[in-house]
Amino acid sequence: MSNYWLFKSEPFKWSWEQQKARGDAGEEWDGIRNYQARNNMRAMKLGDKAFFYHSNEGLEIVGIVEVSKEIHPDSTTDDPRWECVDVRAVCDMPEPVSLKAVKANPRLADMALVTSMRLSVQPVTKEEWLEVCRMGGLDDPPL
DNA sequence: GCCAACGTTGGC
DNA sequence: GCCAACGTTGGC
Repeated sequence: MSNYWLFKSEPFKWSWEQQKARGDAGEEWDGIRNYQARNNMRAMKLGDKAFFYHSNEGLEIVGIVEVSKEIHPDSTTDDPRWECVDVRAVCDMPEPVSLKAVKANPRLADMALVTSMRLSVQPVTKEEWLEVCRMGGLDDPPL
C-alpha cells in the first residue's frame, strides 16, 4: 500500500523544470535539516507518490513525483543524522493547484500544507491526494 | 522586505 | 529538563 506526500521547493533553488529535466534518473532530495521532514522521508517506500510544490514563488502544486530511491545518506553533508530519498518526475499538474485554492477548499482544511505551513516534507492522505488531483485536472491520478 | 511561527541551541 | 535567545522558513 502506497503512501502520499508533498515536497516543497523554492523554484529558484530547485524547480519543477529542473526536476523534469532529470527524467527517470531522478534527483536526491538533499538539504533537509529538519527531523520531522527527515522522518517523513524515512517512512517513504519505493514508488510512493508525492506532490511537488513551489514555495516562496508560485505557491502552487505544479507536478507529481515518485520515490525512486529509499532513504540513504544525504551527500551534501557528513552529518549522519541527515538522510534523504531520491525522486523522479511523473507528470505535470494540468492545472497547477494554488495554495489559495487549497485553503479555500474545506475538504483540504486539515492538509499539512495549511496546518503545518513550515514543514517542507509532508504526509498527504489519500482523500487529500484525490481531491488535489481532481482540482488539478488529473482525471486519472497516479496512485 | 517584513514578520509570525516555530524549530534548535545552549546556559543554567 | 527548562526556557530564553536565536535562526530559518515562507506567506504576505
